[in-house]
Amino acid sequence: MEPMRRKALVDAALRVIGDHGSLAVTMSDIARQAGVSPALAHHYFGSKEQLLIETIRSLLRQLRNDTVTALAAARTPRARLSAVIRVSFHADQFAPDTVAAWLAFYAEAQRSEETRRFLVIYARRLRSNLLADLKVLLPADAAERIAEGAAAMIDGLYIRQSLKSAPIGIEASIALTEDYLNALLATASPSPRREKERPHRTTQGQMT
Amino acid sequence: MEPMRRKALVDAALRVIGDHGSLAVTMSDIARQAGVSPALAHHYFGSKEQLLIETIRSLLRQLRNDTVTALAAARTPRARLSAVIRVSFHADQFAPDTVAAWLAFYAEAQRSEETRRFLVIYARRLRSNLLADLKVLLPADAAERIAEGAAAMIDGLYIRQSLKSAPIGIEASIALTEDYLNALLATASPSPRREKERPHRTTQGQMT
DNA sequence: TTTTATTGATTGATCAGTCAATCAAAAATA
DNA sequence: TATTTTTGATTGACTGATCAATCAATAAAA
Repeated sequence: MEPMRRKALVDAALRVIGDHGSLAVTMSDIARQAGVSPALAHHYFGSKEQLLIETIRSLLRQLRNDTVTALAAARTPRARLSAVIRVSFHADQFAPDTVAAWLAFYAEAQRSEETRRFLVIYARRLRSNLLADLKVLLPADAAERIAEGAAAMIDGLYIRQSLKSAPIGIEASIALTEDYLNALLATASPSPRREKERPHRTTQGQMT
Repeated sequence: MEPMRRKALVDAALRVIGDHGSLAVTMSDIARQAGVSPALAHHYFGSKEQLLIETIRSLLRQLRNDTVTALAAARTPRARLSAVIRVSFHADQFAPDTVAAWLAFYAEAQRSEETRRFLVIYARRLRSNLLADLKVLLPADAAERIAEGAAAMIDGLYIRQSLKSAPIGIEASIALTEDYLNALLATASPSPRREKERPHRTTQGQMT
């Protein structure tokens, strides 16, 4: 029972948070959504905070899994960059509820040290995934700046989605980020060591 | 007394929200910060929600004033673009408390229709300010895409600031956004009607 | 005197978290 | 197999704390 209930409660929390657009949801709401009593939620998680932390952990795990899968299918550095972008705007991630949940956790990170840790991990992974492939195509300093810029643009498009005014679609968001990458690759790579694509992986591992 | 108290309470709310990193602050906290009793805060604002709305309104007014000032000093379309960027990352706006407050309001917008309205106004102004000058330099469709991208990058850099991990500084944030603009202006402007700068204002008004 | 500013005390609602009691399934024992 | 014991799952009822909002009373100013 325990693993099933835990999963059900975490999923319920995600749905309720996304729906309500805030972490200020009650244990009762979550428990009701999961079809159990509030007392049971406390029984398994000890506290609301703990349940919330498991929830963000699950969000992060999902994103990582998707990223690993997408990266595995990409053959060139440039293709891997596109894969990272595509995963960020994948329908699952871009669903209004999910966007709202991420946003709520961003806000929560201002107060909860543990929540902040998870978001920092997310930010680092995104940056690192971009950087690993950019470094193959560009000098290190340019690669770092562009990784930073692309990560910011992804987050920005994501956040703006939450306002739901003039909603930029998935495809348009991807195109905008790709444009950025293309334009800056063109600008910044007048003299990388090798202009040719190198389909071989670098020796350094890649954070996922 | 009334105008003074109202201002003191709004300022106090901003500080408390920024400090606490969330809108889940009590009227008591805000009133204490302003040096009055909680009852007085209710007396002047009627409800917590109203005080919060006045608070975001004040944040938005400040940003607009700064933008108007900066735009007035800029002489060319390109300079006005830089002015818009600079204002977004101006020290006042980029202060951790202010960033935290904006983030908290973003999250609140998921639930409060009125808060959302204000943020949509912000998003539209930013987009419109960028678009007005980009349209002078580029064909309309390219201008629109780039305005969207630049706005997203600004918001993204801003949000990422809130995590305070590997904090990108003001200067670096400006540089990153300028790089984006330069790269895309170069890429997208092979054939605008006039390549030359036109220091004259267009006839269309510019939202501020 | 009338109006405005201000507050302490109180109320009513909401919630996280606790706990003792029930129920059911599995394990141990006869 | 039949019976008892143990263990885990589950909940309703309750508690204590927190907070927005109210209001009647006071002080000060006009």
